Amino acid sequence: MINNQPPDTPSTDLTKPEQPEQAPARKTFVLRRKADAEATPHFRIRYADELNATQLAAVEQTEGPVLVIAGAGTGKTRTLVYRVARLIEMGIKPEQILLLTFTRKSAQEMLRRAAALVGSRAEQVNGGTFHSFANLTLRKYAQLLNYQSTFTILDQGDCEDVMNLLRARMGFDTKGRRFPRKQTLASMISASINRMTPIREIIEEDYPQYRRDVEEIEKLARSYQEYKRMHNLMDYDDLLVNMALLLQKHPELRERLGETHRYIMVDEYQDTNKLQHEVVRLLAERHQNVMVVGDDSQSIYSFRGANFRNIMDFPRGFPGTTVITLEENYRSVQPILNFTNEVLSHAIEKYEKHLYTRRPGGALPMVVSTADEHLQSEFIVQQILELREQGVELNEIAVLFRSSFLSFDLEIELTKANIPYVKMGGFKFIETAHVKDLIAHLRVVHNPRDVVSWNRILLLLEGVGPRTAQRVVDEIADGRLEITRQGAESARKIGNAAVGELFDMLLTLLPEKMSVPEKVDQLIRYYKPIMRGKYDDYIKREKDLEMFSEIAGRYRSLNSFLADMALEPPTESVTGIEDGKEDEQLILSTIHSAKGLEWNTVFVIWALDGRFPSTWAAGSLDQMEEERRLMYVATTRAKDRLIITYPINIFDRESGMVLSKPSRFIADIPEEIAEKWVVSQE
DNA sequence: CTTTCAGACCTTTTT
DNA sequence: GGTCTGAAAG
Repeated sequence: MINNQPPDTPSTDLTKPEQPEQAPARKTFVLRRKADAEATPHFRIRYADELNATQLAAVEQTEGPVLVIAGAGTGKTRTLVYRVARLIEMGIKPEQILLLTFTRKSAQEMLRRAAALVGSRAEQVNGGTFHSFANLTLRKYAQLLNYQSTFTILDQGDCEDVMNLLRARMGFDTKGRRFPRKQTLASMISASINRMTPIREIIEEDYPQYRRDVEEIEKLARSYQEYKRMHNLMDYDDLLVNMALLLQKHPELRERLGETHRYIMVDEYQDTNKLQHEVVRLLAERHQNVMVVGDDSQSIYSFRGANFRNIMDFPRGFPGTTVITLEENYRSVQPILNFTNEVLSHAIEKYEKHLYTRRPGGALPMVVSTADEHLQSEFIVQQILELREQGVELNEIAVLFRSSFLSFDLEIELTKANIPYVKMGGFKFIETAHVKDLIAHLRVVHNPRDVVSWNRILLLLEGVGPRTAQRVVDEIADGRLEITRQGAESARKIGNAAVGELFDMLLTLLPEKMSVPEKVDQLIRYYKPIMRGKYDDYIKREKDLEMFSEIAGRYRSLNSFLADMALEPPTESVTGIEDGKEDEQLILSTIHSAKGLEWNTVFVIWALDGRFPSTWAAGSLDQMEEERRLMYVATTRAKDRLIITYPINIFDRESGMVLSKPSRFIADIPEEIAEKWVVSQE
């Protein structure tokens, strides 16, 4: 039902280097020294035939630190897949291989492909994101850090809730003074952790307007840390911090984990941060068997503390690193590569790469300006219909955009034209208020000390406001109130009848032997009336509850369900999810969510200066450069056809100006690199 | 104490 | 266009 597998059809004819015509092999035997024959394992996969020279080098270098700089479409995934296969063929136990990727889906996909090569053993490989790896490890060793293994993972919204609570509690919200809002506080603290930089410096650099409040913010950051520790909570950053801490403080464990994960591979290394680097460093301390793969030109997550310099500094952290550069592109036709090279050529700072392809022919990319936004949508719809008539499948077409909201108008037009689509990125199912409500209930059952969730579910009740909620939460935090019969009674006294009912309901969810789907259905029965009272559009939301119940049905333990919902939630946005049953769907995606994927035809819409790059990047050179890399990522997704569109005469509220210029990244592209078209109302 | 309502504010990308 | 905040009514 959640069908968002990237249309990854490895076109074998293209990915395989062309082999010169050879006479059929005559040799029927090989002569080898006995010692060599015994030392060299027998490989069934003919690596040299399946990979090009540089890919092969990366695959065969199985020991020691390796850095692979892989330009877009150069077969980075293929290289990782074959390396996993190679290690397994060498007799390495699959459990000893650790494959860290940017999403769990891409790890699964790689392991699936490795399994196609060497059999199902490959499925035993440990694969996932840094966060999910940290989560699993920390659940095991939580006690070493004075955590309980039932700790709850706070997502960004939860962190902001805590921030709000603490800010009020510490009296920083008094009027007349502008103290940073909760999101700002959360992102300042997170930036400080991820960049391993004191909060003072973060404020100095990125939030100079709050320079006067440094002391208070520091104080708040400290109580935030205490609060989480006291209530058995970890946010996304804590997963990484604590993972690093675990390895630093416990040499014997570090040794053991290093032994368990003898071969480490990290994908998308340009989007890792210092903390993640530290985790890798510690894990690989003894054996140094670590290969990282990435492309500095595709670093697009600096807002999360990622720094593309991380990848370039790798050899310094791992002396003796072998550096391998993949330059042959197997994805795009030459005209598209010319275009993307042109986009990148104006980058201020980059490491030279010379992408080339042997794919012949291909049409010039098109740059199309339309009179307004609506015409842009109509143009896209018409193009898609035409492509479909030409036999291009819908899931081979993607429409990419800088920000999620930029696709709203197009979505309306697509629906009118009856074109099915899924949207990736932007506001997600899991982030909708009603889904968060359900999760909060389950979290409380799983971790009764999770006061953030307690607070949330108490506030849903009629007649309960911040005050009452706080009182109940305090009792719970002090251990005086528990989910029991008597608990329900005292809860009823502190609050009102509704609070008592909440406790009664939670009580029925406690038994271990009750299955996850049973729990969820019970909960939904309880929650439905609450939702009706709270949201006018409850009918729309009820569908999501069914969806939620269906997803929960796939899990056996509450623990893994909650962890997945926090770390790897369904990636589609709210819109596409309900009727996502068609097998052929157009892909709409933010550029960030399109990372690592490829399509036959790619549209990049809203390539309008002021939207992409957006006005708020204008102030900083670094940010502007990141926007440029985003354009590079977007355009390198295309295999055969690339169409870039922008509407003109758009009024921008923020600047009060009319935007009418194409994105600066494509404005000056010469005619021989891209055809330019204008669409206007007839 | 809770709920409601009006005005201010700001608008990205995600584990 | 939606969220967030503060102040006044219930």
